[in-house]
Amino acid sequence: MNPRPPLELFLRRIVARSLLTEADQDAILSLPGKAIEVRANRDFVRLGEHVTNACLVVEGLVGRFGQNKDGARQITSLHIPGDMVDLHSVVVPHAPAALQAVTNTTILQIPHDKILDISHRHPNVMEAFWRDCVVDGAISAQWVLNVGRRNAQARLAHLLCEMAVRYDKIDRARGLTFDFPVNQTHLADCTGLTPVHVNRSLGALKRAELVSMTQKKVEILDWKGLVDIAEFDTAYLAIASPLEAHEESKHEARA
Amino acid sequence: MNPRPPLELFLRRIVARSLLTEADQDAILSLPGKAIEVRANRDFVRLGEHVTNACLVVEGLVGRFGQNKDGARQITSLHIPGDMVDLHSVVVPHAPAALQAVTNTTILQIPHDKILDISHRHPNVMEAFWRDCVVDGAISAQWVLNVGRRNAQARLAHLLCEMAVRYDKIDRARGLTFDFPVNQTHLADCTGLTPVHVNRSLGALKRAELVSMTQKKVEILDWKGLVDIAEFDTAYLAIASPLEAHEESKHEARA
DNA sequence: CGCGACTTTGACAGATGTCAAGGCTTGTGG
DNA sequence: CCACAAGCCTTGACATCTGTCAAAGTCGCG
Repeated sequence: MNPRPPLELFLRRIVARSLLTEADQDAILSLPGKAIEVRANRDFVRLGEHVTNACLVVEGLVGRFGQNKDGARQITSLHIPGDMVDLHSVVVPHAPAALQAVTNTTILQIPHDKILDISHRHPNVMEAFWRDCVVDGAISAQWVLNVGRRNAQARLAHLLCEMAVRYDKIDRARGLTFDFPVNQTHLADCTGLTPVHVNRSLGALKRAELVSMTQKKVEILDWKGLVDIAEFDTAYLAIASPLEAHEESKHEARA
Repeated sequence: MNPRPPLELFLRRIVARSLLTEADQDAILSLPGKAIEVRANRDFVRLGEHVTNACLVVEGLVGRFGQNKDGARQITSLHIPGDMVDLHSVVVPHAPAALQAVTNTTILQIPHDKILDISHRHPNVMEAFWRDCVVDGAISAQWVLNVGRRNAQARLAHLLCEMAVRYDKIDRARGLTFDFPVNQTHLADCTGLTPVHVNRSLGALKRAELVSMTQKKVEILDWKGLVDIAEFDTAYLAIASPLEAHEESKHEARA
């Protein structure tokens, strides 16, 4: 329950994209937070709710869920440890979608007013938060393209590529293998497909030996091949991060 | 070519969501800008480009375009007068998508460094810009849901509802009629459909007397009916805007 | 008047969805 | 250690929505 380590994870994510002074960084690390546990498939923020905390994912996986009248769900974004799921709520405290834990997860709740406070005291920090929200938006835009104009296999491949890069960023050691605690229904909700069709399309990717996915663990067998099918281009994620060049070459080398 | 009026349009948009002092507002109005004309179907920012200006739409319509390897296009967002199309580029100067004029449009180019400058001098302004980017992201998230989990008619209806509210916001007088200078191919690119299918689905909406759409002019004949098909909820757009309540009731009243 | 861009329509094809059943894991309790 | 239940994955047969291709109709403009 010590809030320090989770905030460091968050800080690492932030400084990967923004230049901050010692003082700026200390301000972020000094943010108070209350850790809570959320069980799988439980909403912890509801649609339309007025929120007063931002939620940092410490452990687990969180999705933003939209919904149809017929009950069809669409996951609008996925958040891994170190992500502030709804940093945007600091400036727009009205939840435009429900937040649900995909697997059992630990969340650190950080009061908006504290975040606003350090933001106004440290303009660099505010800029960094702004930037973080922008990257989030860029990911959403990519998802629109993914869901709108790619076939089932490409959609899945793209999602896997994105998550591979994002997980890799928070845990360099894992490389092209990562824990991804979702079931095929979640994949369907991310890609705008049905679970049955996800099953078949994922099966095709497996048969092509591009990826293996057994019980919540993804292993990318052929990075180049998967990127090719997905038409994946890291740029939208990697923005302003010098790491990405390395990533790319590392992946290439391995593939 | 006088940059004052366009910036006022932008300012109006900003203050609709954020509280700014006189000084803050003056800072925004004092932003320098260079107006350029862009012909229909012309890119003015290319994918991957490093940009140094942000682009304010003065007149016309702009889309963010993503693309497939087969050349299928997906419009990721649409921007009307008063929108700063790529305010996000101020903090992430790498263009994640091409920007293209949908119709002949005039753009005001504003240097990033000037925007950053006033942002750091006026934290309220930075917060307002941050907020604006967040709303943009919320729209993208809605589009993911739209394209991922709605059928053709609902997708179109949703797009029309969204644009109606957004146009209404910049020009109260027009109400449920607005100029929307797109062709059916653009609608297809927004909704992830084909032009042919847009034609048929739009035809169905027309036959149901929900909307009429002749040569670049949209008239919503049955707001309530359209909202119903679209499953449209203004909240994600209207955020923090007290106007919205009025809007809603006004539309209801008219429908 | 005639060209070009856009819209509309038809016939047919293909991708994805639906429904339903069976098999596999995993975890739990006896 | 076995048996069972619950959730998840896999598969098949068939339905439906949306896409494709192609042609004709409409509209605005030079």
